[in-house]
Amino acid sequence: MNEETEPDDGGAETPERLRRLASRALGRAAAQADRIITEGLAEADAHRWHYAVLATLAEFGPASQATLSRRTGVHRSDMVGVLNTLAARGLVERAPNPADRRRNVITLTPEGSARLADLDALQTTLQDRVLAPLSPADRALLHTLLDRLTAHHGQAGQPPWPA
Amino acid sequence: MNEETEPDDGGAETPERLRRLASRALGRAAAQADRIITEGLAEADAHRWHYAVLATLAEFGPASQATLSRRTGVHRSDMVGVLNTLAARGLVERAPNPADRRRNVITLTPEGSARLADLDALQTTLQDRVLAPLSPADRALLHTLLDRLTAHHGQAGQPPWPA
DNA sequence: CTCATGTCAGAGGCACTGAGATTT
DNA sequence: CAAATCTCAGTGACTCTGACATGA
Repeated sequence: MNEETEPDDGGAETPERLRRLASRALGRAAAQADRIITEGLAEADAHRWHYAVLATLAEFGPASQATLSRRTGVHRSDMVGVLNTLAARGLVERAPNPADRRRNVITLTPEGSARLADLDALQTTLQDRVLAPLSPADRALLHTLLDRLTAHHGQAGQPPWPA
Repeated sequence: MNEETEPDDGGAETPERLRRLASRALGRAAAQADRIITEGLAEADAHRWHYAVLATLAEFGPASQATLSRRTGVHRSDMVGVLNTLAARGLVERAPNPADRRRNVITLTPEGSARLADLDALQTTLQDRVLAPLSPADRALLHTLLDRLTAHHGQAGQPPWPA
């Protein structure tokens, strides 16, 4: 069962059984990517959720908080705080919807649009850092493989993740 | 900037900018894999960390908690609780190390070995479920791409993740 | 009545920090 | 002295639940 020569301590090699796990390879890669992105955005005083919301508003136009939540994957409950800070910085505007007074209409301000442009550039840098060891072809390959995974499991059971 | 036809609400399509992010594709795939593994192990009353520790003991033999921590990626602080439950179930034995009385010697019991065999079979099922939409060749491809990512960033800054 | 929305308060799981006691 | 080990208490980020009031 364990024909090893180390009765107690030794190095920090990873067991084969763990190295074989696809979930582990995925989790580690994702965790490292997440760190790069989170720390990179933090240096620009930004957050993954902020980028997600700004990008969504830019591409689909004004929307309610619930719709933003569905489009970004940010939970309804957390969207409140995200929009609080974005609105406090003047990057979005939160106005009541006269047609349906339960809803707010969230609109991207010119400042928000400018901010998004900055964050777009930053994201390009950061994503490039994440994928640094891969060729363009390998990057595309990885992306499609990952998308096939999430598409399959996404059948039933919607995904989180706004990053 | 946003020439959209929806003044307020609409579907839940994902913006292009977000779909392009490699970190997002990674994070979503990893999150879904994590759920499958966590829930699958939970049905067998197990945990990712338990499997990691049992597998490490089986492959490298008895070791101290600190060494187990390095080999599995489970944090030293959390290793205490993991070993508490494993020991309470008789799957490992925790004995003081006479040669270095700071350390414990953690040993896999026969029951632990049997339990590991069960969990190995379960892991095979679960990993297969995670990778369901991919052919064997694509699975290997994905795995090597992910390993290249973590190996590159793993240069400086060791990874967590015991799953 | 039912359903969606915005808001809040908080739980639960996880990685991690900090510190203390012991021993090398 | 410094450094490693084991342990515990607790923090912080994140996802998600549950509830409530408002209104369609």
